[in-house]
Amino acid sequence: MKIITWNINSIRLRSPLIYKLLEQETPDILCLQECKSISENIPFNVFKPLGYSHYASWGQKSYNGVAIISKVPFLNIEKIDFLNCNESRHLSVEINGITIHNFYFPAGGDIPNVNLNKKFDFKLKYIKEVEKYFKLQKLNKSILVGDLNIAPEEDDVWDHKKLSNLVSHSKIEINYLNGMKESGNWVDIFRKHNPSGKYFSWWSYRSKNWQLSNKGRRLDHIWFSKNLKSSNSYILKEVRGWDKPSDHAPVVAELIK
DNA sequence: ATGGTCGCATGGCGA
Repeated sequence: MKIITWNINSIRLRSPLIYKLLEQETPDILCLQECKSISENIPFNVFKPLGYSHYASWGQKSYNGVAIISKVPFLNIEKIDFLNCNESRHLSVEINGITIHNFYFPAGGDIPNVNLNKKFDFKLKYIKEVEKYFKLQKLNKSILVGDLNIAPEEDDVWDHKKLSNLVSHSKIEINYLNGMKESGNWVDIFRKHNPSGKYFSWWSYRSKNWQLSNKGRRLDHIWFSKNLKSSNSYILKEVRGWDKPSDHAPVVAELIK
């Protein structure tokens, strides 16, 4: 089973790119974040000719929004409003006995200080709520994907020292994320298959030449529970260079029985 | 220290 996660940054504007990705990569399941649309306005029917007849969505006007598009039917669609914040940041489904959680974590502003920056405080509290949720779950086959808005390792950013005092790579949020990962017994599947080297899944729009400057961050993740096996994981960097791209590239993982 | 670019919706806000 091939699973892809992609922060799409407007699902309506980029539905042709989604079509192209599905056509080229033929994943079984695609998890999207930052759809920026109410569910009713999302053209899911466009993907049906490619065999993607199944979808779930927790939409929101203008901001956030998560969706799942699949070839395989699924059940137990669940949307959890962590912190009761009324923001569409989580969607889970069950496929072949595996629960897939699709997340869009809060970005958290710029300054990694909860006293100076309310958005950062919200981000940390959100992570802690997610951690609590998975502690209460019984251990079954699970996959967690999405834009977690944190690049945890030194090689997950273009310059570790320069970014250490900025949100997405600060020590405090990395500790929160690692705590959540460890207490939930998750495995970072991308790093399992690519243990060393600089890898990014996001490059800012503000760079004149994103490829040349390569000031990226690995914000998008795929985690498996320890009872699932993977055969590969990689980032589709070339998609960041498509016409009218998202600022994020898709991340792929291959699951084996 | 600042500005740089997007998307949504049409004025700023969020990223």
